[in-house]
Amino acid sequence: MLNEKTVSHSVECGDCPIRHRAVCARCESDELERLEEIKYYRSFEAGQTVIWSGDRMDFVGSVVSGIATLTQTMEDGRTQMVGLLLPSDFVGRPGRDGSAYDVVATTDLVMCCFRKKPFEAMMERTPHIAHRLLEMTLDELDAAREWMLVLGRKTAREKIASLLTIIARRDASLNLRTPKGAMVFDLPLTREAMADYLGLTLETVSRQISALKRDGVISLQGKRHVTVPDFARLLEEAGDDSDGGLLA
Amino acid sequence: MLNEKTVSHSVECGDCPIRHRAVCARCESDELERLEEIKYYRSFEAGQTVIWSGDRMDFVGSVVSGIATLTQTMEDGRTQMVGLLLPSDFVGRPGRDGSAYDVVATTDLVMCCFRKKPFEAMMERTPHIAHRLLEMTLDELDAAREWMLVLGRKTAREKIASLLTIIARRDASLNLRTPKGAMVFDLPLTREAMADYLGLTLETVSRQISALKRDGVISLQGKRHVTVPDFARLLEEAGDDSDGGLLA
DNA sequence: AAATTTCTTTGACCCAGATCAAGTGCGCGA
DNA sequence: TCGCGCACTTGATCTGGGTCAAAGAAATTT
Repeated sequence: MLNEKTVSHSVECGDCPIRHRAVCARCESDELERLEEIKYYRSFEAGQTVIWSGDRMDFVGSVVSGIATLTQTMEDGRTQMVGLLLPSDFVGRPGRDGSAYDVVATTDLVMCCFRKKPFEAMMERTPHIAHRLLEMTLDELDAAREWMLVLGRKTAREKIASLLTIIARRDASLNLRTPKGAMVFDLPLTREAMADYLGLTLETVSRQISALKRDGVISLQGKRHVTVPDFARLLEEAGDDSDGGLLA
Repeated sequence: MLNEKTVSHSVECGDCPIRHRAVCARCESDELERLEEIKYYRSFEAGQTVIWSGDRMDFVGSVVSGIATLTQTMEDGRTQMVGLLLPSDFVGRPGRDGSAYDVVATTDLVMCCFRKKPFEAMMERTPHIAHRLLEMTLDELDAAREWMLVLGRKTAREKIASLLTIIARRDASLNLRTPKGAMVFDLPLTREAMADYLGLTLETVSRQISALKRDGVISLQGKRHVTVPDFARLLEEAGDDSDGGLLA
């Protein structure tokens, strides 16, 4: 595989940027030590495919930095993104050999990996890991269902606004800020990737972004750097109810 | 709540029709005994709402018989179904107080319920339950992602064919048959519910069903009873690749 | 059995978003 | 510095599925 690197210099779990959000979030220091023994890092460059759908997948892991996408493709080439993997998100499924989706790095990407067998064994012995993985999977399921509403019932404009709110929110939570008032962030996706996420064509994505810009909902510096002057306004455009949150 | 019944006569877990597929599938007989102590049954009539989105939910449970739907609704009334709950499917989320979705019985429904607190406590002590729940949640996540492709990229005709495929498959697996050749089953959903599942209008659903009938892909006895003379043909119409299955 | 309601079908027309087709502008290697 | 390629924008036109409207068919009530 072109340009992939297995980084050998060990990074301490204690210093890990995703320590408190990833699958290891609940682990005690002794559990962390055992994880540390079986973990290894892999890096991918923007555009590289991490795994192809159907391929054998002998590891699982967490996104440490960068962004990856999960996509499904039909024989005639129609593609739908089914997951957007941001730092701390988990990749792979314990108990299954192959990947059900294409996993692609859309930016430079660093993953913290575990060979599947040892990880599965560790999971058996470590309820903290199994429990955290269940929690994360339930969260992903909620996110997928939220996305089903977007795909099935929202207009193109609402879809774009919805995607922007998600990226803004996740960006804010990564930087420990609350999403409100003015926000600034980078779009980690091309227009085409956005289209694949939203079930649109890239032309429609481009037109709707231009429209949101024209209407003052967002402004752009370059093609990718977005300023949202009023986050509540963006939420309205997304068609979400004002609070937008599930109860704890 | 109108007409809901809490059935008191105890049904033995050993005789339960969903014994080998539900959240309790992996339990040993001693674990089953302890579950038996905290379980209770609830029945709902077709059309009844089990819980409203946002409502406090103090139980979790499994569908024993009948069918329920999970739906999300926007303020202006647009609704999207995000889950179709068939026998053995799990309802509710450990670790969350409220329901994120409306849960509605679309046929007469029997559920096997556990109060949330005791169930959560039991989960801590019983890895078999936690493990099975993780497995089921991962399956649901895969199903949700499959559905995202349907919603985002398939045509109306493909959407209908996809839904028929799913119902046929789950019906077959419930009756321990292999989905192939000729199949006969009942549609457990109204045209409107199908539309809500597929992100279509009920008129479009009706027209596409008529078209599939006209083209000999299916035939109908009454409005709800479907015969599929050639399952492979239906799969083709759904746009799925022929095998349609994920690797184990 | 007639009346009411609920579910479904079908027709006529319209529009949001797809498709087809030029361009624009920026970054990068030669 | 030029020119090539890629990501993006914008315009013109087309169309699948939505909307609006009417009416049949089943089930339920009176």
